[in-house]
Amino acid sequence: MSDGGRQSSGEDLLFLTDDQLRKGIEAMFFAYRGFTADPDRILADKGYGRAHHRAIHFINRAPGTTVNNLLSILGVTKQSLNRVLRTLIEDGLVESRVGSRDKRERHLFLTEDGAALERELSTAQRERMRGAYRQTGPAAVSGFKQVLEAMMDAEMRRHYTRLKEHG
Amino acid sequence: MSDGGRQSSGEDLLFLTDDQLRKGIEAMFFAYRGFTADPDRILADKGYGRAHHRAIHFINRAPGTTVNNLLSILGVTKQSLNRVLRTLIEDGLVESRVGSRDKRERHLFLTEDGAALERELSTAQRERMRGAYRQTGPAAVSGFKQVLEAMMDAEMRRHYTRLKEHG
DNA sequence: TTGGAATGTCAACAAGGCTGACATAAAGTT
DNA sequence: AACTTTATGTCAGCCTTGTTGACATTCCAA
Repeated sequence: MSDGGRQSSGEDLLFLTDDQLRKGIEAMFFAYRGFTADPDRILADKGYGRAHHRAIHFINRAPGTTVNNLLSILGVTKQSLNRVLRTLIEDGLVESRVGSRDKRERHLFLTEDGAALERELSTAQRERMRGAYRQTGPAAVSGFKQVLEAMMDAEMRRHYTRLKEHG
Repeated sequence: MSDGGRQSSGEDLLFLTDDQLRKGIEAMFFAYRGFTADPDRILADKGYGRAHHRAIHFINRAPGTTVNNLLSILGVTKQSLNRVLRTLIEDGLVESRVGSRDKRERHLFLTEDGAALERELSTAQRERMRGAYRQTGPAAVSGFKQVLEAMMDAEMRRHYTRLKEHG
């Protein structure tokens, strides 16, 4: 079994002990709670949930994206996404336009109101992230992203790198 | 707004741009999916969910923990936890012992079967984590943990560091 | 003895996953 | 032209896991 190009001889492999891995697992669990806490509070006030946040986030990131693409990014069923999307469209936060080339497709856009909520949510989430980044510095942040990317499933990594580069 | 109040005071603060923060946010989102994917598959086969996994994990980490302590770690209501705990006790994975000092308290332990499931789940999750750690190396892992810890809410960080040191 | 803490339980409800079935329109294929 | 596939929407129903509120029990502590 290859070791990912790293030399195990003499190198310090203590970071791979079960105990170290366990700490990383618990760190992910507790940190994810913090990660979602601020948007969750904002959403709860408005009668939305995390599912709405996710839809809004990715529609903002890729305006005009199709329902199918969103489905593949979010990894849920169309019924589940549709329920969320329907409320967002009814509430005037998202606009669904029939495709011009392929009229079966719906292209999704945030309205002004939708964009405003997106900014509110992403600002809150970003501020926590900014605090963590500032406390730990660029080297830690680089490691943070590397490990997260390595943890992803292949398909999610595809979506991630696509969005990352599209930036 | 688009640039988050960055000061260009000679130091390289490019890692604090909104764009970099956004990448971190998306990395957390996609990575968390990978993080839970393997245990989720195992649990689905057995008719359990993530809530059962969380309970099992922390009972294993701190055998004899009380319901109240678990409540505070998991951040859910007692009714919600109780439902999960009840099925685990009925299925013989968890044992609940009335406290000897304070008989109001229940102390929670994994049975042999519970410990076996815990091992199955944590092995799967650890192997993914090990893969990510190996690919990225000790420096990246150190940064990963630092940033995650900085992202936590104060109370969650308390639980995290307590568990971390307890070894 | 009384108040409060720890726990359990019952009921009801909501969000947001899921499956399955079915409808429609548009596009692609034969 | 007929048929199949694709993209989407929708209805119905189920599950897990979260919530709140009300109430009972046990038992420590002042």
